[in-house]
Amino acid sequence: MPAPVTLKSLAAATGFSVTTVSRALAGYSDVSPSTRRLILEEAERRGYEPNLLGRLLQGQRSQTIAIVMPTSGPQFPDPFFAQFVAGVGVEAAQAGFDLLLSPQDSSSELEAYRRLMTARRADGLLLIRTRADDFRIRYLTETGVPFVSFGRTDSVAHTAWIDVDGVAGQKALTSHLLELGHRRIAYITPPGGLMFTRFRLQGFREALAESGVAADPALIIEAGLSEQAGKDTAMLLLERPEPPTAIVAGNDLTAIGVMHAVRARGLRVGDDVAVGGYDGIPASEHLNPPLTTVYQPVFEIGQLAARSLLAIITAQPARDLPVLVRPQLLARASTLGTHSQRGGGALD
Amino acid sequence: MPAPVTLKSLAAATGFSVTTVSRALAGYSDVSPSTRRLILEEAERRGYEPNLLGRLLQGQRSQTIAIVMPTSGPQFPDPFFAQFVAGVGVEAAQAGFDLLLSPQDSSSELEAYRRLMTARRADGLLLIRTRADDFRIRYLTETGVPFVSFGRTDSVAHTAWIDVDGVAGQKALTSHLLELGHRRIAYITPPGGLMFTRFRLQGFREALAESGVAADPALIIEAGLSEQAGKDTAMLLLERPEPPTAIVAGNDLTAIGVMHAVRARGLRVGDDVAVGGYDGIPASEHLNPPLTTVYQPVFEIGQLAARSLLAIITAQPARDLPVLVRPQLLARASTLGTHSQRGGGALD
DNA sequence: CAGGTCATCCAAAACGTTTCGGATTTATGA
DNA sequence: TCATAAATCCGAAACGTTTTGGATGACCTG
Repeated sequence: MPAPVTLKSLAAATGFSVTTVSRALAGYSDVSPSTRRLILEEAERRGYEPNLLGRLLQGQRSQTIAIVMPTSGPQFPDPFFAQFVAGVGVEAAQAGFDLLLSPQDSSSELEAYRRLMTARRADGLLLIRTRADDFRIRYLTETGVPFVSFGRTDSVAHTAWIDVDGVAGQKALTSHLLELGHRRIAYITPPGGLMFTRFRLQGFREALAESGVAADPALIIEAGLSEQAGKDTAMLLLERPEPPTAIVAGNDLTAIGVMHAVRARGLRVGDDVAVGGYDGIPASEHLNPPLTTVYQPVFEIGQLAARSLLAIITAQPARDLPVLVRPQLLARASTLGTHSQRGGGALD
Repeated sequence: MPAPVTLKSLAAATGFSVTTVSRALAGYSDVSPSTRRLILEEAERRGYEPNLLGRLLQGQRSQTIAIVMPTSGPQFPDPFFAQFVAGVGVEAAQAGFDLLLSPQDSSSELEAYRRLMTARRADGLLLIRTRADDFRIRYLTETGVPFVSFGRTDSVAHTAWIDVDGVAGQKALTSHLLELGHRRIAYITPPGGLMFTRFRLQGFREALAESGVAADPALIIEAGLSEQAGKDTAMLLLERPEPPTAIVAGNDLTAIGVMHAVRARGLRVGDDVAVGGYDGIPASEHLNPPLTTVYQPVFEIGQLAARSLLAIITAQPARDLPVLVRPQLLARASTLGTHSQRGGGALD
């Protein structure tokens, strides 16, 4: 292990003080050209790299942003999260920031935030899955920690968010089904506290209202966002005397569960029962049949969230938050029917 | 922003010196029990967290492990990586370690390692996608950095690895196809330098040899691990005068591309052309038709890798590395034919 | 020649932590 | 009683950097 090259060793080698070496390298004007050249040469020759820690300790920055993932057990593999993280990571790397992942079950989540910030481990935070009354947002706002959330909230005035327009998204999907002639449309709504749940439900209702279709409360069921939850709920729906002709799931994972249930009842997805998802994960295109869903550009959202957070951290002029992104309806065979799937050409 | 709680502020509050506060919190024996209690209480009350930077600068551990992801652009969303990261994250969190993600294109990868370690950002590293001659492993071994790799290497003596038995996996899949009567089996092999490429190819060849089938070099084509690469390569294969009856892809993503190509040629996957993948990503089960693949327990591998790395970092008694995990063949409709898919019950 | 302006340099403090070596007090043993 | 050991505490240095507030001469101006 070679002795590290520090400002001190450079100072000793060149005969100048640590201060002068530091300022020469930083490009200050109170160093004579000849001195600067000498120091730069020496630094170059010995391969000097500033020690990040010294620099950070001095400036009280860690050059790191963190994402706390609310997860219990091996649950994170939701492709939705993965893409968001990827977007954030790429953007952060570009700015020379590192990305800290902190998987925490929700009970210890607040503790995780506190620890990250008081240990000055991260300069800012990214939040996902916001809630109407979100204790995390309240806490972070109170303590003045820089953060950006993917999702809105009601709990406090908070504008550093970026979100996808759930009302428009769900409305587009539901209208699509209504246009196809469906009247008994079931909606498996995501867990109550989550903010996007409310918007999507609103979109669902608005679409029905605009078509003059009465919303049947019995067709709106709350369930988790897992495949299993989708399957179980769909089973219950299909066992009814008057089963729905279309089932809209809370996300794509849930929709996969619904598709299983439909098939298990001996029905054909897309022909006998239409199924809709939400998120537009990559796999949705390759499902059997391809899933009609609402695409959210999560990777790009991750990038934008990271960029905005970095701007806030470095206290740059106000950025363009909040942002409401418009999602995109992807109509595929799970609602259009499998005849269209045979077209083949649609895949290219 | 409240004034940060530091050793100094705790010292002022309790009336002891910074040294004593530090040693009390660290559990040294030269602090009287009553003093320690007092200091601990005060630290607790004010929510003291040691500043990571100060501690690191001093030359201590960072309680962090890092994964450098070799990625160009928005490529990381490979579910395979995501699951690995999830496994690592969960295990690290349990030990009180944080996980640093550092996405880098391969050109700057070595630089990333150097930066992470000289700045002592991380106590250890996790490597993925090893190569036969892996400059990263050579560098890390030379500098004595604690690390564990997912995959073997030839470049240096290195035993801190965990890998999946690619020979056995590919052999099982190929034998499966041979048993179904296939003789013209194409193999889209992953990029050359990668270590697992060699093992899988060996498994492919061994299976053929054991069945007395001559390996046709024209049926072995090297391609990238993307969906597009799979599609392009399969197109070429299917255009030949004597097309293969089965195509084995380098991973599941590539297999999806192959399936597209097969369909684009007007052929039925599983009936006209058998398709095999590798990895066993969650989506593989829900493809159209479900994909025959070789399952690798990536999440668990991530956990084990993290556990082992933590053991190495804390210089605990030698752990049980290296480990060679046995993968599992998942035979599904993409090779068995779609008639079996109609069974329906198989889904439950 | 006195006063002022520049150009160039540097000592010291600061960030928060750990640790080395000693200092002070109290208890122990002969 | 005196020396010795043990218990408890702390000052100061160190890690590598940046920044503040001068200091030192050289040069100009009047």
